[in-house]
Amino acid sequence: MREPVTLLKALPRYDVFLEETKDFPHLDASACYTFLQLLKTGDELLALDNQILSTFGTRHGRFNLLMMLKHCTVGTTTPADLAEKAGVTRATITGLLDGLERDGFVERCPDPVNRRSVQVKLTATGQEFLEKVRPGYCRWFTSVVETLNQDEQQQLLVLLEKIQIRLGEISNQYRRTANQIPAQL
Amino acid sequence: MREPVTLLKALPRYDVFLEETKDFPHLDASACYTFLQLLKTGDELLALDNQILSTFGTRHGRFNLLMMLKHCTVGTTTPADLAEKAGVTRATITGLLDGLERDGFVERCPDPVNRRSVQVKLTATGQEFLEKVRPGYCRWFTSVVETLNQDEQQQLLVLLEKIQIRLGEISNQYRRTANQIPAQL
DNA sequence: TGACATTGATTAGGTTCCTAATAATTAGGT
DNA sequence: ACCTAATTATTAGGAACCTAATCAATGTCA
Repeated sequence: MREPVTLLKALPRYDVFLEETKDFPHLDASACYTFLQLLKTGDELLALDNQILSTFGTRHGRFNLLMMLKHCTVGTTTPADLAEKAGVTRATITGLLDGLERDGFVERCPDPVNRRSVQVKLTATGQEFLEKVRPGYCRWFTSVVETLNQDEQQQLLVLLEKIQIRLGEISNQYRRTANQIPAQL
Repeated sequence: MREPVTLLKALPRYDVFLEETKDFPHLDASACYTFLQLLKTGDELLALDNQILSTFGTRHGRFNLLMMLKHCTVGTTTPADLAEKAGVTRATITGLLDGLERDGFVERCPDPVNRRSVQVKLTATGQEFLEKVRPGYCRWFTSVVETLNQDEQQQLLVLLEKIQIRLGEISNQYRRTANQIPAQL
């Protein structure tokens, strides 16, 4: 038997926010706690993912870019397109490409039609690198999820979907108010 | 009615990993998908949190540090202690403190007993800043969670707890193998 | 007491992200 | 054809993280 949710022990970085509920009686402390656990889990997952990748001599950003170059067949592989797919700015892609090109994992080829544009290509070295890292990476992320059974995974997906929808709403509403302080402050 | 989990549409940054399952038949594609959704949700939550905080002229790291200074009564407020609580390195705390001190939100006081040590204190300006930002921040994070009802929140907490336990195990096992390539590669 | 390790904070340098500004090229409208 | 708009990639500079190296102060112990 798993003990009920008493993981309250130590999330010092996050639980300071719980104090806030004292000054806002209409705020639900348990709702705050849920938010913090979500933030914490995401944070730790991302951190550990990065740590695992460091063992292989790469990091989240670079690895992701290589994977995208290998698998994403939809669209072109210009920096602009990669930025769009990866959800980061073009400037970020430029920086990542600089590093990857220096290491010989990708190359930038001029586009003969549009002289502003650049086509990014995975080199043989880059391919080999991916081959080498892939099994270990797959095992890492499998080992995280296999702690949940099929039903639990399904439950989690449904809940995450709801949260993502809400995040999308908030993000849009925030984008609409541009750089003003949001109305709810 | 919510549509069943068909949010498969666009997570291009993440779904490239699904391709990997083709080369590893023993890998469960649905498990991969769950992992990716978790990674994605965490990523987006963190990103949006940072964006909201930017509206208030601060960021995750600095805001967290201020909140810790205000609420964490356990232990001292030396940079080392703050680093421990926040789960970042001391060097990171040094950098954050530099910024916060420059803005007049904190001050570094020499410890009369241990001359190596420094006590960090929230200034009146820092307090006022927190007072100003707090309501808006509370509303933001409430609005995320209130998309789930009580039962769903409880479900989510249980699932997140399981994942956190697994992450802890992996992290420990990884720490034990130090800087070697993990056995499972 | 003196050598040595430990501890606290910082510095130096690197990475991955950001925004804003810049430079080159292309496209559109008159 | 020409001026302006938009688009592509990059640069510059900043933030929040990291590791490794440094420096000062403190503990330890033979």
